Amino acid sequence: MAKDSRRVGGDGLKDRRQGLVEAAVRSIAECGFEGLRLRIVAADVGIDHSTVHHYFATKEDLVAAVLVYVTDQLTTTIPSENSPERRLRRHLDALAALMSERPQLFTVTAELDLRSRRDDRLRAKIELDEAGWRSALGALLRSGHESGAWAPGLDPIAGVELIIAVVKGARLSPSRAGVSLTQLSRLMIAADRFPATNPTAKRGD
Amino acid sequence: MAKDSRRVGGDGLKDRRQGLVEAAVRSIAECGFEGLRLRIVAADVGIDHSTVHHYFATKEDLVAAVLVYVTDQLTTTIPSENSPERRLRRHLDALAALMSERPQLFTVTAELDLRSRRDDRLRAKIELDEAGWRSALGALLRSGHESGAWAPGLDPIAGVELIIAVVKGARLSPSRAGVSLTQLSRLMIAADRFPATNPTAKRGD
Amino acid sequence: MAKDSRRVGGDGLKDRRQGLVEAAVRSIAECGFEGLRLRIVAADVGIDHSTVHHYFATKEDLVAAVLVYVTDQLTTTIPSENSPERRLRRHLDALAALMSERPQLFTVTAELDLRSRRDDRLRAKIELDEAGWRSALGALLRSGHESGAWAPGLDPIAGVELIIAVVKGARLSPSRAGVSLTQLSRLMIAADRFPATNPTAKRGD
Amino acid sequence: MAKDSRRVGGDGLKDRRQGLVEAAVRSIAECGFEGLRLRIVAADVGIDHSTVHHYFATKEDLVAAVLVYVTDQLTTTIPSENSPERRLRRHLDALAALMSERPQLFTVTAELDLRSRRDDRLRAKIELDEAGWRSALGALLRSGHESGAWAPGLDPIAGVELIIAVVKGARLSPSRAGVSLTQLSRLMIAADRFPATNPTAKRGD
DNA sequence: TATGAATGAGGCTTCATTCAT
DNA sequence: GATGAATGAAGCCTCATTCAT
Repeated sequence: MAKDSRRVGGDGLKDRRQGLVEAAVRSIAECGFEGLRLRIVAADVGIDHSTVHHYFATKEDLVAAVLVYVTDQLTTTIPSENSPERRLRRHLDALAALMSERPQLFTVTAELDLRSRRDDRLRAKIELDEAGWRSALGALLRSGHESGAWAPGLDPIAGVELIIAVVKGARLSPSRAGVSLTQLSRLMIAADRFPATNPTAKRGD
Repeated sequence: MAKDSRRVGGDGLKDRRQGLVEAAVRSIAECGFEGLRLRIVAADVGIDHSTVHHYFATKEDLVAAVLVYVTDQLTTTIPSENSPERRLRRHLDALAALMSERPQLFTVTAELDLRSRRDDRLRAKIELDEAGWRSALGALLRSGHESGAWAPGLDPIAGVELIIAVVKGARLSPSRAGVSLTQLSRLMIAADRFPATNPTAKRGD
Repeated sequence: MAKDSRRVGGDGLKDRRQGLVEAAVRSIAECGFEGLRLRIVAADVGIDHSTVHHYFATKEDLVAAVLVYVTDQLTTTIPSENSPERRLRRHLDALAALMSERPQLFTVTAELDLRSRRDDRLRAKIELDEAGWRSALGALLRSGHESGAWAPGLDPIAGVELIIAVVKGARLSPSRAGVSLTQLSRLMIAADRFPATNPTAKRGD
Repeated sequence: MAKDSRRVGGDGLKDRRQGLVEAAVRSIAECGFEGLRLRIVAADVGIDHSTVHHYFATKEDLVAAVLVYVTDQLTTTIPSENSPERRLRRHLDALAALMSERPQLFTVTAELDLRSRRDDRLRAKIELDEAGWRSALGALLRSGHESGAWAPGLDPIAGVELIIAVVKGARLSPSRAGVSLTQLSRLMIAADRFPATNPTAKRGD
């Protein structure tokens, strides 16, 4: 639950930096940007709060590192093999799994999204990341469109926005995220392409 | 654009209170809770910052009033007449319209959602509101379920969560909210119940 | 020694502001800009250090007010009546008197001079003030030049710079300032225009 | 412009120490004591800031070394040959030349002068140096006094203070220092001892 | 000698809040 | 109700200094 990730081999040199970023993620997840305090982050990794400035000149720099970290952790490559409907389900399932495993990452993303409204640089970076996701989703939906993988009424362009909206909305309540995302893939995929098992099951094949 | 409607009785005493709440809404929409400052709110309505405390004993009280205000403005009763599919579309269309007309209200809601994670009282209130919405949506989806209004695969319970997720996600980018919500209703409503021509659809195949 | 100046009638409203400026002058005189601390200035007038910001938004603003105050206190109009040589002596005598009465003012001026090298705005203001002084001195020296008031070899333009240099140098050691300035006027004024009394006396007429 | 001369023995070990002192001089000249930072000084010579403490245990020690350096560089022996008036002119000309060649040295001196008001040890050292200068000037003026080298009205004792004041004042604006110092020697030296044509005089009447 | 990590004191500033008028 | 003055806690950041390597 804490320190939720990779110990680098040998307690390496810049572990401290990593540790600070991870502590900041925890802190943001728990208290929001509103409650992000360098002192607390520092205490979390066990150093004096002024030492934080040894690694990050400014608080904003730490936040920038948090963005990079979170983005890095969340970048899920959409699988390229298989049929479009399968790839979509895999993608959404993977996201749902991540949400339940590491909900803090998504909370922080939501905070960043909101903060990006007032921070131009942040917005630029986030939009860049989102553009990548958007185009990947676009390609997927278009390919499925050609092969008749989708439910009638699914528009490839609008579908992208729908997926993004669901993910962004679902991340706020991880406990229900799986349900929403599963339901979404159900509705997007053509009935005859969808495995005919238990309607509420998460993984049907 | 500002001071949106809702005159209380006769330009009365409580207008100032209202004004403060609305100014706070603007401020939160623009700067987040992170940047909410009583001084700025006070300046926005043209009074001294210490006078704010005559209306709201504490900053948190102002925030509470903001929640009430926003909730009040956003409470859209799901139309009760007509067929389920029509009612769903009406509801989502109404939300989309509101999002483009008064995006600040939704931004503030998103901020409140995030903040409610750290504020128990806030969470309680928000969950109460959401419970009402959830049950209304549940009733709607169940009724449509019985009458075969929905697309195959739509689960009434999961569908509620999906709708909520989409709305919560869509409110972050008002310019795309319409697209997402329209796409959602398309996918939820059974193909044969959906009007053949849809003036708001971007791409009809 | 402290509070060296005019009590405004009735302990007026913005006495506090004045008091802060005067405390800052004392502090700068004693500790230099290097040692100027808002906390100390605040303590000197008996208020909390954060209250200083009620009067001066920023430390720099306080320094700006100090400049204005010092400049105001130091602006000595060169007497316009009498002969040029008498006016010069009066001016230098007045400066010498001020230096011994209120040495802090001059110390602060010296600090400001030095600081103006790194602060463009400060330099601009100081140069403006100095330009006024310089031109007044120029007019005085030119008029004496025509009437043969000065010692041979005195150049009106260079003489201005010499006077300024002496004043700036003398202010650093108030105890010797009188001697330097008297000697200066002696050397500048033609021998036959200078009263034939005791050569080291400060005031010979 | 930087690294002004004075190689210690064979590029030796102490070069680093020298370099630090010179960097400190530059830094003080540019930013004042107010802005003197060990980190910047260290960066200027290309070493880590904590390494500075291997050469100077404390910041104050570095400042002390700066004083020694500056004093050393500025100690100009008053020429002992020639007539008093010539020696005076040589001395003042040499100072003027130094001011235009290495203005930083004089800026630092001015800073030190101001700082010496709050630092007893510093003041003691500076007063010692000044005492040497003062007595040398005193001897010079007395000798000229006997030989009738000076303008009427020049008092040997007061003259010393005048010279010191001019030098201290002139060093603040190197571009005008030459003018002031030349004018000073003109006024101090008896008219019949002053060369009829003076190549450096701006205006010869 | 040189470094990088760490510290702790202290500085300026912000801000909600209180109080007297 | 309204104001301005005042407070005190807290935040970010700076910097000289120390220490282990």
